[in-house]
Amino acid sequence: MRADAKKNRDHVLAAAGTAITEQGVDVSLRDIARRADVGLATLLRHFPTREALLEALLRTSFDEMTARAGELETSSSPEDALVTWLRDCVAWTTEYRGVTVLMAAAIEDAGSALHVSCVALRAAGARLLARAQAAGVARADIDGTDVFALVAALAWLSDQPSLAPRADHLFDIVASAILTSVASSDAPGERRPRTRS
Amino acid sequence: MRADAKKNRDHVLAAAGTAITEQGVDVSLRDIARRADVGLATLLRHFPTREALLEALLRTSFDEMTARAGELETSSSPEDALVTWLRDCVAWTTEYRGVTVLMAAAIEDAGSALHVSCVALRAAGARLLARAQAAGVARADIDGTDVFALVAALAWLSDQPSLAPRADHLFDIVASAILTSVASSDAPGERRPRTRS
DNA sequence: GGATATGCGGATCGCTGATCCGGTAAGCCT
DNA sequence: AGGCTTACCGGATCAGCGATCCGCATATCC
Repeated sequence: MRADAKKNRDHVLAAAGTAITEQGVDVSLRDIARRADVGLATLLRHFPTREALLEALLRTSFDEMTARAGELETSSSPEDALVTWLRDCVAWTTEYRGVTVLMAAAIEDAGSALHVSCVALRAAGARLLARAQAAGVARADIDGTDVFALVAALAWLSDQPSLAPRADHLFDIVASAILTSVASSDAPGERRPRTRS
Repeated sequence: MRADAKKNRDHVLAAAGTAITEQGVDVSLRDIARRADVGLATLLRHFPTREALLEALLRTSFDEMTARAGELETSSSPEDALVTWLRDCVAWTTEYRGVTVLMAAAIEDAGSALHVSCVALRAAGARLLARAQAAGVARADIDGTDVFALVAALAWLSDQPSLAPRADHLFDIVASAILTSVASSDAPGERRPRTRS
């Protein structure tokens, strides 16, 4: 890649980062190009679609979330690992308002630039879930895609300004549904594992 | 209102109904106007915003959902009434792909045309929830807005093509989190009500 | 039947993402 | 060092969006 091309590419990525943080993923590509002191055509040549731009911007974060799942798998109890990771996932998406719907679309559109990252994320969650299920602390009738969907739904809630204040509370509620033992420390009631169906 | 004005208004509403059913709430207003054999300006005079058009189109359905909550309040057990109504709400939104995000935005934007309908819906849900809580079958640490948010999140899931097949299953999971007794008939295990915090 | 006011819709604006192509200069090779 | 090729740049343009303006047609009333 030519030196000036790389410079422009980096400028665009930096501008996209700040613009998306400020205005969400639906920000005008022209705005990003203007911030980067670059023509719109240049932006679109480097990143042919909005998703391609987001993918380049978020790949690092995606990989970090996947790696974090690996850490938690060895450093925490099956239950804490799962809940902590899910909470981190939801919290992470709030950095990029509106990214949830793109992820939901990318999870099974193999042509999307975000596809592989989303699949990797789902797989990481599925491993943590399987570990919790094997330990008997997560209900057995759900799989990685279910967890992905629930996280996506909670992340979507956090994206809605009117519902965001409830997001943490609602996370606890959904988490208590995933787990067969009590999740929050303020509800100490004993409960035996569910033997569903 | 002049006779031709009313005729056009009705044509627009009919065209909007079919167009939105086919393509979701984000369908182009020009398309709707074309289907109705009407100029775009005419559509926008009758319904100054997309929300105003949706409000006119959905008010009947909204009122039906609110009325149905009243029926269920007297005809079913507190638990069945709440769960059935929530399920109906989620199912209803699938008729209008994408309406969920508009509702979430309208719930606290008093200027939105959908505002009063959404508030009424939330109030209807809150009554059913309060009744279930009084009967000890719904956890006490949630309110009508929480339920509204959870329904919105589940409805959003149903809107995502990749996640929609899981929607029913995920509804059961979330419902089991709201209720303190077992919701689905296929999990007959006895369980005492939660005495949370 | 004529006057008036109401509703209509083509034309236009600013915005979006996408594409084209003439101009520029980076990088290689001698 | 200097010239050449080729990759890259970005202004101009296009189709589509919602919104607005205003001359024209006509429903309604007297």
